Amino acid sequence: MIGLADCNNFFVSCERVFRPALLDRPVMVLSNNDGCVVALSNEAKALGFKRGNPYFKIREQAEANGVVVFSGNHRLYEDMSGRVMTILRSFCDEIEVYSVDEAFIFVNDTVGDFGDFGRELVRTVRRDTGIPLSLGFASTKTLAKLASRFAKKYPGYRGVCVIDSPEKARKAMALTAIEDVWGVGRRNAPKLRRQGVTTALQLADMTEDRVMEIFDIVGVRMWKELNGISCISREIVPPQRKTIRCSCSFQDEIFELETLRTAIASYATSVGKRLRRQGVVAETIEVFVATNRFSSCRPQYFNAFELRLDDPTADTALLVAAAQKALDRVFRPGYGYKKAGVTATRCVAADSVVHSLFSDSGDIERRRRLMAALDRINASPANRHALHVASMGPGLVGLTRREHESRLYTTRLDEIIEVKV
DNA sequence: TCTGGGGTCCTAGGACCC
DNA sequence: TCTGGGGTCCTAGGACCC
Repeated sequence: MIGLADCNNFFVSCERVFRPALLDRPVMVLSNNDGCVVALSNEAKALGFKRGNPYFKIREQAEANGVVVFSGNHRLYEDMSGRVMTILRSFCDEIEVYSVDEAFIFVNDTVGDFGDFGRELVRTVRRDTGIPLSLGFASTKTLAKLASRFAKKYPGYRGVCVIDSPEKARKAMALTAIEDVWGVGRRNAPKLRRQGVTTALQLADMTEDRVMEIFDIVGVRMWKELNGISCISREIVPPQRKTIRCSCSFQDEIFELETLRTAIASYATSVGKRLRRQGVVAETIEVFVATNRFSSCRPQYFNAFELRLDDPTADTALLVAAAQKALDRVFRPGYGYKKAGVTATRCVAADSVVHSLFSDSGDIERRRRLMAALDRINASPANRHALHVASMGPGLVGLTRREHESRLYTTRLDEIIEVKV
């Protein structure tokens, strides 16, 4: 049996842990730049708000309905996620962290009744972190996903739904709309509906050849999973990242190259830090800039340039310098830039790199130690940017909007929760 | 005024090799 | 006049996920 643990309305739940008065209130969390709605409480969903709504379009209606709004506080969510995962790990043989709010869990049969085991797990996570969890058990990942949806949707399950027979699987699939199947996306759902396939069960009952005709190999895999044949493997050890990107929309359009440079330096810095944390180096680095794609009256421009580094690296100074070079290749004066980003493409394990014949190995080692020192100094949340490249300037401060920011309750001592008694 | 960010996988087609 | 067969690698674009 495979379990899927899924935190309910995760970002909203994180905010509620520290603002318990919001437990039955409509709450929303916004994307970067306070742009779109990315998470909603059930109360906010009931009011008709949806994930992806541009905030400026619904702002008035949200205020009129007393919706409490937060700018995304992802450092808080990451920390809360870690706490949840720690508990899952303590209960299970192995877990596969699938996203910030989801993990596949693997337990052996000695746990006895999966329902009892699951409810104990849900209770513990709720008690120790404040986060509500939905848990689904089934024979494949796709069916476990489906089970967790039931656990979330129907309170009668008390957080845990177990699919442990073909009959239960068929019943659950008959009640699941085709677009709710993991792997059937926005594009394929209408295609299937046109073929008369409207439920997961109808998809499962097709022949393999027919699935291959409509879909492709990906569809066949999904079809097998629905029929109880497991073909999506466990990934207990997180696979090495192949690309690492940092990009961000700006509050106002940016016209000056020098302002873009500070943003690009910030992104490259953040990419470098993440490369080092994952023990990888980048062979190439890509920079893109884009105008506001929603503006129909202004001239549009998008461009990206990928630059091969002399030597694969995770060195912030080298990445920043390379990113600036790439920026020079794509920047055109006269446009108002709304978005830009830096991607480390072609990442490879740092210890497997073959350096160029002409590179100075002593210098590489010195720079590696320099970065290690920089990371140590910047490690504490209070010193995050204590040591940084000068071209970052003030970084992204002032370039992006965050009007509803909550505190870093769990990682900064001067922002911890205050209790009045 | 105001519209997110970060990933993966698969496929078709072109370049190139012998 | 006649113009092969069999491979690999890479990339861009499209689909999906959270």
